[in-house]
Formats: sequence, C-alpha cells, structure tokens
Amino acid sequence: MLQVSYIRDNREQVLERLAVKNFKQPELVDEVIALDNERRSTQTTLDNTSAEANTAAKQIGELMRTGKKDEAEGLKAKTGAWKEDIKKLGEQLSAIEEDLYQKLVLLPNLPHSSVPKGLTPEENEVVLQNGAKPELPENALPHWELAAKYNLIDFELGVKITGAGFPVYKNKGAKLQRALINYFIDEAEKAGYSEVSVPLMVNEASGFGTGQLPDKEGQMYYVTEDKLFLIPTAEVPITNMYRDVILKGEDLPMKNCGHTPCFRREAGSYGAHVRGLNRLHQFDKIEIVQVAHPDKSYETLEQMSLHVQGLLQNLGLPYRVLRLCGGDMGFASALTYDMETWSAAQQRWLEVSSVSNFESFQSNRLKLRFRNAEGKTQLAHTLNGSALALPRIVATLLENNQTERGIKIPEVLVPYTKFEWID
RNA sequence: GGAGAGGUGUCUGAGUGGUCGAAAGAGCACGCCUGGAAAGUGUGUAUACUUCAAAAGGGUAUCGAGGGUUCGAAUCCCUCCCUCUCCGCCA
Repeated sequence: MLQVSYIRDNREQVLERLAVKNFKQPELVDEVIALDNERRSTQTTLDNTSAEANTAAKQIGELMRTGKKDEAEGLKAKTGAWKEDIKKLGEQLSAIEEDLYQKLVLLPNLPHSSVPKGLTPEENEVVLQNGAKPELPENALPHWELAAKYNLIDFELGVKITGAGFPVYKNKGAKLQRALINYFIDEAEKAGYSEVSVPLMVNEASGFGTGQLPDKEGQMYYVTEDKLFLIPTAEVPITNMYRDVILKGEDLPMKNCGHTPCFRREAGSYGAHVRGLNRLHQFDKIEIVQVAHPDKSYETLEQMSLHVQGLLQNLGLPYRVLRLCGGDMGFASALTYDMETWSAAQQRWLEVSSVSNFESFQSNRLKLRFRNAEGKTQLAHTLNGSALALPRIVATLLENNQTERGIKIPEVLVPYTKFEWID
C-alpha cells in the first residue's frame, strides 16, 4: 500500500510511474488525494469538537467536586449537541477512511526507475545469461518420463490420494528433495540468514500484511472452519513476523530463511505447461527474506540476486536473469528479478526464483518500522526471494543431467544425497 | 471441547467512574559524582493522525479488538480474539 502523504506530495511522479506498470485507473490518484483532503478537514473538525467536549467534561467534574451542582447541570445540558456532532463526524470520518482505503489498495507499488516499460513477459529485459545449454542425446526424455523410468515421482498416486498437482516423491526422488532443502538452507545460513520454521497456515491479518489479501483469495486454499489460509509462500509467515514491529536502526538488516511447502490453487491453469513438475498445487521452497534500511535495499536486492545465482551455478544449471517489465511485475513489487533455468529436454526456460524489493509497500501495511538516525520511526523496506523452489530445479536437474548411465547428481549435492547417480 | 482466572507502556506491576497517557520499580538514554567503574544521584524515555513553512508548541485517538452506557470509561455492560490454570482429548 502506498503512503497517502507520498501520493499527495508527488502526484505527477506517481502518475508517471504508474504508467510504467500500465495501470489502468490513473484517476484513482486524484480521487485518493481528494478523499485525503476531505479526511483531514473532517478530522480537524472532529478533533476540535472533541476538545470542546473534553474541556466541558472536565469542568463538570470540577463543579461537582466543589458542590456547584446547578452550574454542572447547566453545562451538561450543552453537551448534547457536541455529542451528536461527534458521533456524526466520527461516522463520516470512518466512511471517508473506508472509501479512501478501498481506493488506496487498488494502487500498485511504483516501479523502480530501472524497470522497463512493457506489457508481456516477452518484454522482460534479459540482464544476463550464464552457463552453457547442454547437448542432450537424441532420445533425451522430459522429466516426467525420467521420473517414471527411475521410479522417482508418482503423479498418479498423488491423484489418488489428493488430486492433480500433488505428486508423491519416492525413493531417490524423495531423497533428492530432502537433499536440496538441506543444501539450500545451509547455503542461506552461510550467507547470514537465520533459519525459521513457521506456521503453514496464516490468519487474515497476515494475508493482508503481505498483500495477498484483499484480492488474491482465490489463489489460496482456505480453511473455512477456522478462517485460516494455507500459505502460498513462506514470504507470508516470515515477513509477518515483523508486523507491528519497531526495530532498532542497528538491527537492520534482518535476514531470515525458511523451508516450507507452498500451496497454490492455480485456478485456471491447464495444458502442457502444467505437465509433470512444471506447475503444482503443493511444492517445497526455501525462501529468503530481508528487512532492510531504505538506503540499502537495492544493494540488498543485488546481493539476494547473486545468492540465488550462486546456487544455480553450484548446481551447474544454465540460467538467465530477467528484469521484469512493468506489465509483468507483481502488484506489490518495485523491482523484480526472475531467475530461469534452461530445461534442455523441454527446450524452454523455467522460472525457479523471483527476487523482489517491495520498498515500503508491504511495510506500510505491516506497520514495520525502525528508528532512524534522528530517533524517528520510519518504514523499513522488505525484500524476499526464492532460494530456491524445488520442483523445477528437480525437473531441470533430471533433464539436463541425464546420461546413458543414469542421472548424475551435481557434486555439491552428493554430501546431502549420499549417492552420485540415479540409475 | 468444558470450568475458572486474566489481558495496562520495553518489562514487572498499581489503578474499579473525573485530578489517568496512566503510580511505583526495573531497563534504556543523557548528565552529575568517580582516577576508572560500580553504587549513588538528576533528567528524560509510547504510537498514530492532525495543526504549524519547519522546529518548538498545541489538538485528537489509543490501557487485547470492536461496539454500548455516561457530561465523563483503563475502570461498568455486550460481542469477539488471545493467554494462563484445572478437566477432557491427543502426536
């Protein structure tokens, strides 16, 4: 959520930035400013009326104590009008605030100045590409066939137990999962992230804090009985640890990592792009989250991007880094890098990580602040990224590393898998 | 799930209708004291909105959340949330 005071003071710039995101309702900006003016004048009137009423109430108390009952009664009679005004003004103020809020939450975050204009994923900017695309033999198989051949993943069994998009990992497939999780967590800890293990269900306030609510209800599984959402990403519980928190300036940056399953309804997905591990309702992911000083957050974003790239390099996966264009960015993000690995057997890039700086868009909702050098509270910046999501990593590892003999496990993973080959 | 107790500032904790944004203590910050430290001592120490060119200052709201009673609510009433204790159930 954008800060109203910022919109008020930077109207032109806000409009110009929103255009980069191809925002369709620029008129909302002026509506927000108008409502904010109304809000402030209403509040001033309400405050002044309340002040009068408070003064009178104190006087009545004083008069009662000194035995001047008649005067007290006289004053009491006057308070009726104030009371009515206060009630009316309070209701007006709430209505205006509600209206303002409803419009404010429709405004996406402003994109960073480096964000390219554009509407579609094709217009994302390729920042860099690293690692050679492997040459696979003629008879190379996509990962879903490899998974069947080596008895690693049973998609049918998952359908029986739950439904499509809930695979069962078996044997070395299950062990590979666990190895990747441990490897990613260890690497994150080496980079200074402290591990947390968090709830997989969150309440409404948390969904709101990170921006999944209101709006994206449809993408989360919901437990009606207890009004809880299954997390679509660990970003939600981890970032919400800092909801309603005022950090000390010297505490920044806060760095956390965590492994969780992620649950996504993925309503409307279909076809070859959801084949195998490409798109699942439940998958495992290691998330890295930072709460950073506003002056340092872009430096932090680069560090996080390099961390993710390091993982991909160590795993020997060819990858590229995209700077998302305005039209392809998330609602809450100011700048997003997507990392994609090259799936040789599918001949396509698969997104395996997304690293974003939300600036103060999330922290404004979260009321996540820190005390700055002047001792004043200031909104912190939040960032997060996948490091990494497992299924597509598994998919590319299986596909890119297939040989006559079997699937070669990358060296860095062998201490975790305790085997070198899937055969 | 049932019964009871309770939720007050960074923490402990007082406050059962007015003088309470809130005693006292601890912690923390700054100063004094000291050769240095401890002890002692003094001062300060919530958040948001708003007013003001800014600072200073002022106003309003907030004692788990929301509503109500009242001229006036931390205090009384209602609803919800949470914590603790006991019972029940259970990895």
